[in-house]
Amino acid sequence: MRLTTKGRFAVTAMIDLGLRQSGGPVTLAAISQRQQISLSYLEQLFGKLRRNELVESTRGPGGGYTLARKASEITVAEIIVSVDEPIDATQCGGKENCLGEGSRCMTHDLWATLNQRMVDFLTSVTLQKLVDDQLAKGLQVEEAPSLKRAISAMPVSQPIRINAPNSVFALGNAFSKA
Amino acid sequence: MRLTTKGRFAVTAMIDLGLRQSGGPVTLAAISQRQQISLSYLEQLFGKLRRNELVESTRGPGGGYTLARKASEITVAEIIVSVDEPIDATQCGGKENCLGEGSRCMTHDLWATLNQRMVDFLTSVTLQKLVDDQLAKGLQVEEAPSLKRAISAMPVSQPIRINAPNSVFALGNAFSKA
DNA sequence: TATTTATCCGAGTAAAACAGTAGGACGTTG
DNA sequence: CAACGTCCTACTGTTTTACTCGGATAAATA
Repeated sequence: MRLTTKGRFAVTAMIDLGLRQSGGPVTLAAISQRQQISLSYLEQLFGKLRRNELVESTRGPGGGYTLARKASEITVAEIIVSVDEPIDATQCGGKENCLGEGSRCMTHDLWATLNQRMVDFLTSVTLQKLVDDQLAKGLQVEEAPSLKRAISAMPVSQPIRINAPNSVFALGNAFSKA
Repeated sequence: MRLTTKGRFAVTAMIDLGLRQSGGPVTLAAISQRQQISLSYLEQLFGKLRRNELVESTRGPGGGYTLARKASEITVAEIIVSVDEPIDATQCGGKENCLGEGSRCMTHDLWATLNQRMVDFLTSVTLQKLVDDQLAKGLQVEEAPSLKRAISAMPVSQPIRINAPNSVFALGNAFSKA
């Protein structure tokens, strides 16, 4: 589980998608404008999200992306894992740092446990919750211009469960000094 | 809160120090040999640990480092924060990504909460616990050659609280794909 | 069928961070 | 003063990050 701005952008874009897909497929160009993320970069991210079956794509005019599942069944952990490459076996997988000597790898369990805690937390947060948080904050979702294709993509509207924001932090980002 | 091998090395070195400081100051050269971390790199790390008042140094022959406090009063979080630079204000501190518009920074609370969870966890783990884990694993601490200076540094021996290892993970490292 | 819209896909790239080195100054002990 | 060991700054190679670029493919519309 790695944490980079790539993962943050992916989550942000998925929230945007979750907020607006009721109007049919959402184009990356639109997300790019709203979230200030470059189109090319979004294409890269959504390629991974699609291969990991978190979103589905529709090509051609009126096309775009939709969620492959209900937002309540997509977790933040899945999104992050999708866009961040594995790079496995680099250091502790059995090579140099962590082999059986007993002397090495005194911190293995520590990092493994921390990693699991992070995964558990991010698994406990669904995309639906993040979408609800935005709606609760009073975010306005302007209607997209109606397209014929949007009609066939019309979902059964889901009940909106309003949650209070997770917590309120003044400032500071998730990755800088605590 | 950033997680790099720098932080891992620092924790590993601190465990080594915690295991052996009863024999007086421990030299970085010795830690370097045992833990396979380059001396220069350790010097860099311990400079930061000292400035953050986690260790104390004694110069000259027979010198080295000792913990500035009891191991039970040093947390892993402190160690990691000490060696990882702040890089604050880069993305969410108020500049481009997170400003008040409402539209941006939809993920702010998410990352802030995750960060807090990580800090909470790493704060809950003391250096003493990691040292105890190693002793419980049957690690042998060979006696250092006795030096006169070691006598004055002789600590009151603390009761050893044996804990079970945190958990057992087969493999994988804390930062790769979950 | 031509055009427009949009997703797909791989290669390439500038900048930053990471991990570690090099070289020496300083203070302590014997 | 010589050996030891910390202290300190600067430098460097490699990897990762965060993108861009150029074009291919597919669908809808005219």
